Amino acid sequence: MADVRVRFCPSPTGDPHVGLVRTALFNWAFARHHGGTLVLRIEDTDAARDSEDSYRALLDSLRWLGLDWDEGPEVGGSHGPYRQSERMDIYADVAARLIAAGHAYHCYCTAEELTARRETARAEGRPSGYDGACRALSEEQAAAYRAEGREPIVRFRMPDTEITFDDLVRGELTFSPENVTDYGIVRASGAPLYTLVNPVDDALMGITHVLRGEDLLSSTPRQIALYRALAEIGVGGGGVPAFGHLPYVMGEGNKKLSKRDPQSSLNRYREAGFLPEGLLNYLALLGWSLAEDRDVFGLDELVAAFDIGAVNANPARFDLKKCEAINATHIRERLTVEQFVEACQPWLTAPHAPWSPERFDPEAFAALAPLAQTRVTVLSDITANVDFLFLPEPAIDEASWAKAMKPGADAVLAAIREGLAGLDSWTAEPLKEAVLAAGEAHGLKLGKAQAPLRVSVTGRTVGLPLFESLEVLGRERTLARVDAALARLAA
RNA sequence: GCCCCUGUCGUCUAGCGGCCCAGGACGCCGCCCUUUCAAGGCGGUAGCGCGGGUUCGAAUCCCGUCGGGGGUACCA
Repeated sequence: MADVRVRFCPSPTGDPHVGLVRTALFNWAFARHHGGTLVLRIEDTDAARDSEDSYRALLDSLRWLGLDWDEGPEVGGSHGPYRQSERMDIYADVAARLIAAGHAYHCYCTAEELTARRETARAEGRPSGYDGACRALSEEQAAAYRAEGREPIVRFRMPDTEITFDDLVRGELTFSPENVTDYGIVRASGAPLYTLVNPVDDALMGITHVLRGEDLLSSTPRQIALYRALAEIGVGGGGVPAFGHLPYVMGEGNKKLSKRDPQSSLNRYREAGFLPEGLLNYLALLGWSLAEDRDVFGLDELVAAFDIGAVNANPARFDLKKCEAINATHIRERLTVEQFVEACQPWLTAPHAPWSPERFDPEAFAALAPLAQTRVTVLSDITANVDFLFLPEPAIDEASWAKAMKPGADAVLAAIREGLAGLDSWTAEPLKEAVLAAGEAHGLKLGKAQAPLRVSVTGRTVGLPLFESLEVLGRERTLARVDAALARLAA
């Protein structure tokens, strides 16, 4: 496939959500697979909902994800501008030319009239689209309407023929004209509608493949008719792009994952510490699969194997558990320790970290990072694993304390403290031996014996391997914490 | 109402007429390993919506039906 040009065209309204990301990902993967061009176009024609903040957040999110674009904001290109708010004159011109060529006309029907006629059509079992009332208005009739004070919209005239296209995901689809009626392309206010601006820009930007959400499937015949009309009046290169309609990403129940659904917010995943590769890997699995027996892969493998024809047509439910599992596997198996340490940085310093910045010790962290790497699902988990190193006092979890400090624990702990204090070498192996010996003296196996020590030092019953942790913590701090725990037990 | 898309374990999927009394992954359960929790290893649980065809043979093709979703805007 030569000269593939695809686009991703979000509206800057609020947080990007994962359904949007999945669409971006598939467009990106398709472009990269075919060595094509990905255009980023911002559909900001709705001043009421769009915002500059959302626009910046959107670009930032895409950059974070690693989904780079070849033309668009910040990178430029020969088909700009790439923000629709800067292209308004183009749309006005195209609309005028469509009217002049007879492909569109002014429609004076009021909303009330349209609703009434639609209800009648429904009641009679007929299709409920526009009935064509203003299709062939005489100049006198139009003048009469204007005299009444009616403001017309511009309506596109659909051809009276079937429209067939070969959907990249769903195969051949055919729509008959009675079900695809004339539709509005410019508001009475003069503001162009999505139905116009989206195909016009695609045509002008030479888009060859449109991969988008399933919700736009039934408007595709309208857009195809519009492309043909545009070609006729010389707008764009004359081709009709191929379409592929991606299945929905569903949330809980059987609802499309909506913007208000907290599970859909990309920021939430970013802040929790998902790796871009992990999140994207999971998202790719929603409707696509790399191989029969593999579901963890990198973006390079995704690009190499991506095939829009292999995308599943049915909607997929977003499963947080699996998303986390995929992410954890990426952290564990696809990151070197160095990369893991690097990736953890944002959580090791303000504002995420619960300790003050000057207490953070990179060397101590690096020493335990390999042990932490296997038990982190999302990067934010890292703080709870290593906070004992950087907090002046361990953050005691009371439930853990109660569980570990059963009657008799004080005696064991005292014995352990004695054993530790007498150690010549403060390294994991002797530390273990000392605790083992102290435990045995009280008839306890290592698993039981270490519990009071662990809680004294780290504040919890679960965590990194204890003796390695003590080694890094150091003799002085370890003994001080044991003493503090002993004092608390005595009190 | 009308039009369109869609239907394999709880979830995501493999499967495109015999390789399937359906494979993988997440989840869940059990066992092993083990200084806790994980990780890892091993094993288990669970599915072709339903009814008709076509065929020697159907998860795979056809028809119907039921279910899910979307569209039917001066939203995108």
